[in-house]
Amino acid sequence: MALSTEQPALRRDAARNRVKIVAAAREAFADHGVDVGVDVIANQAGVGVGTLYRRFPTKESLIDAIIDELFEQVTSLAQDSLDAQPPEAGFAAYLRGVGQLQVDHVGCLSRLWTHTGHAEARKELESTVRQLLRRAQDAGLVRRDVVYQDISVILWSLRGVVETTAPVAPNQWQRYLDLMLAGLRPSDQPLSRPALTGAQVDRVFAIHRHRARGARGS
Amino acid sequence: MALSTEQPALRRDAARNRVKIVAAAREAFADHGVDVGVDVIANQAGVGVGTLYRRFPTKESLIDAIIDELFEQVTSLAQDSLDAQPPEAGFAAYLRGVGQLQVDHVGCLSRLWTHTGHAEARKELESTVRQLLRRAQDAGLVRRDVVYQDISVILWSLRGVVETTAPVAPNQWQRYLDLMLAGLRPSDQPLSRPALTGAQVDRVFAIHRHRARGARGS
Amino acid sequence: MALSTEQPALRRDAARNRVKIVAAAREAFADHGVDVGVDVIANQAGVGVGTLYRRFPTKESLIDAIIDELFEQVTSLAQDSLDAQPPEAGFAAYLRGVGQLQVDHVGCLSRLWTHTGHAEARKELESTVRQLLRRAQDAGLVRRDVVYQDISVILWSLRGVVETTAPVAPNQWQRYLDLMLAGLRPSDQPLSRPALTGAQVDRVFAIHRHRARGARGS
Amino acid sequence: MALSTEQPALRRDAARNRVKIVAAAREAFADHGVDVGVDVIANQAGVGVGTLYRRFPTKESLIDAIIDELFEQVTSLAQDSLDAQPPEAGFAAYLRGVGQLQVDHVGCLSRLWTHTGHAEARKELESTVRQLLRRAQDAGLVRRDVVYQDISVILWSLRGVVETTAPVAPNQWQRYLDLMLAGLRPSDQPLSRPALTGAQVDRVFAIHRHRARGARGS
DNA sequence: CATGAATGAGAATTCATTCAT
DNA sequence: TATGAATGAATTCTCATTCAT
Repeated sequence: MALSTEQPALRRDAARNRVKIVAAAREAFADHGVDVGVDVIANQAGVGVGTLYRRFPTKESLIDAIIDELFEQVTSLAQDSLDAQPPEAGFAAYLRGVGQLQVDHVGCLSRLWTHTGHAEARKELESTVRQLLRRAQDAGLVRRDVVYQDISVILWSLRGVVETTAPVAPNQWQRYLDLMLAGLRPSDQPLSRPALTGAQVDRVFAIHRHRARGARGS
Repeated sequence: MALSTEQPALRRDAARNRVKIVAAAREAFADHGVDVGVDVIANQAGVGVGTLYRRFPTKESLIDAIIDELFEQVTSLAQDSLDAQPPEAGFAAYLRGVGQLQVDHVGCLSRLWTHTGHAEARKELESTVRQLLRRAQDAGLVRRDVVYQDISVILWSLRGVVETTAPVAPNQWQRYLDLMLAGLRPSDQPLSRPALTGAQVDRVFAIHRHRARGARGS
Repeated sequence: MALSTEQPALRRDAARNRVKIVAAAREAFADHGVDVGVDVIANQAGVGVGTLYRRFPTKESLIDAIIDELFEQVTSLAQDSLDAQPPEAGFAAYLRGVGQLQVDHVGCLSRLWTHTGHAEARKELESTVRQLLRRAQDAGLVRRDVVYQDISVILWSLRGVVETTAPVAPNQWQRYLDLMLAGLRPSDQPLSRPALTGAQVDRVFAIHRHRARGARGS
Repeated sequence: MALSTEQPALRRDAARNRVKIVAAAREAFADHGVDVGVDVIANQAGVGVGTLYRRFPTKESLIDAIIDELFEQVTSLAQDSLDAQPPEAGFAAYLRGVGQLQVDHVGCLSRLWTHTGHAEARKELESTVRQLLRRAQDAGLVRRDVVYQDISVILWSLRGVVETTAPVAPNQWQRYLDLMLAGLRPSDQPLSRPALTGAQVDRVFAIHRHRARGARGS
């Protein structure tokens, strides 16, 4: 299920290197932001830049790998949340889980929304999360006019909190999420705007992906 | 009180250029992120890079100028919100106003939290916002255990939404803010974590400021 | 005789500006080297750069003007030295005078040897200095195998001393010149190398002039 | 003892490049002055600018490296001159050696006096040269009132000659030095000025070092 | 295959010179 | 005419990527 299994048959040490590099990159991104030099990452991983580039043809692809990993973790998390007891707790568990995953990936979260690939995996995730959401709505924990796209928006807001506070207060996002979950409770005050459409979310991804690829002014 | 009056006595055309440059920078940052080349900004403004550098000795100082301006707008907004009718509406008005200001400054919002300067102006803003918050709490619109620092966190979350959705759906943040405001309503569910302290907020600023200044990996 | 008389008929204040600029440039060069920005010079002169450029079409031409002036002073000095009493003292007087002039022009001395113009004025100077030299030789103060070109070399060496020591010890060149004059006294130790030829001196001028004009690597 | 051994362990080709770069820089400086672009130097060395910057983190450090090398050569030269036969010849041998070294480094000689580092190496050189001077004085070749600082001044004058004449007549400095050595012979004519003090020499270094580091007019 | 040296396009910044006010 | 704002080519330096060892 992980990327590594998609590679033909990576030699043992090569695989070890791959893991070391991804871990080093995550750390380096967290410490210095996505703009760290690849040499810093390679250093941290204890390999030469050449080795890094053998495993990842571009810096971008390394970031993608991290995001892939993160995406898989999010997917697993969603699946696992389906098993939560009581069932309606799955929704909050999912959001909290994503919060923690974001903390573990500060520095490259911006690229999460960059990730248009994995069309079907994404569909799968969506359907899982929709289930979580529905259960929470059925249990009266979440208002009915909240839709799947709103969850994306909430995760983006969560990112804003995590990226800003993580280095100083790595748990602050939890207090924030408490407030947000409270805000999702049923209410008779209607929301002033319609939700994003799925197509709009796709365009968000597309735009950010495009910008991530060195789109300098033209 | 605005920046423009702090400059000795800019010639008419020079002043016009200054404005053009700031506007172009804001636009360019929104379109391509803070990493756009200064040449792009200068182009957009219809001036040569030299002109840009005559007005702003470094790219950083240009960003600072934009942030200064934004900070002043936020401050004015807070003041104006004090006059809202009914008084308890000022709090939401302030948050909504900041949302709009963030939309107008996408691309360089990260630097807003970078802005440790203006110590006293910041104190003033804080005291104004504390008033807005208290009124909302007194009117029963906001739970009592919410403190000033939480407002900062909320604005950071808002940034997450704005930076992600603005190019596609420039109003989506309003729906998000509806939810957040609902979440601030009084509730008997206690919050799981204490709020940030003022000192922690200061450290957030310090860290991000440090990172903004070319702190590359070392 | 001075450059100013070559200009058609400079208005009074314009002429005053010209003088101020040249003086400011000399000072600025002394304080910061030839690489000072023209804006610094203009500032020092109390005029705008535009005015400077109205008077001198290029920075180079401003330097040339200073050198012109210096050259004239050297020429006058040589003439005056012919009247020294006793006549054989004229030679040393000339060298000492040039030393002082160099002190007054530190920072742009390199351009003195850049100055191929004034062919006939230069001839005249040469003939004057040859007279001074001959008198000194006739008086037994200077060895016979020293020629006019050697005087140029000595003035170049003097420049080395002046440019290095002037800011700290503006008279140190005098001690140096004492030694040099002693070295010129008649001796039976022949010199190991022939003197420069006049043509070689011309080539020295040519090369340095060429280099002064922005001859960057190619 | 040479710089090369101070580097950890340069790969063969890297070391070759380092040498090529230093040589190219020396040549480029000689041909065009210290203001040549680094691209010209890199070109001349047959490497990319990146390579140059990998070896020397700033252009200044490249110049420093050349000066370091030169300084060591001067030091060795002084040591070797102690072994000259007859012993009193060492002094002249030293001066002549420095003349040749200056010719090999035209273009960046100005930075030699910029070099305040190597405090102890400098002390050592001073003591060696003092010995050479004393021997020459004891042998009646140099007047007694000449002190160590005068040697510095003489080398600065030599620089004036070398920088001016080298491209046209690379040996002319020898004739000049003949005259200077003659001037150093014992004489009953006292010198009109006292010698520089050691402190003054230090200030000369300090000033020129300061100016070399981009001290533009202010 | 791993390494880290080499590469060079691209970034910010400067400054002699031109031009609008 | 004097001013200083505008200009942009040139300069130093960086860093993702390639390649020799």
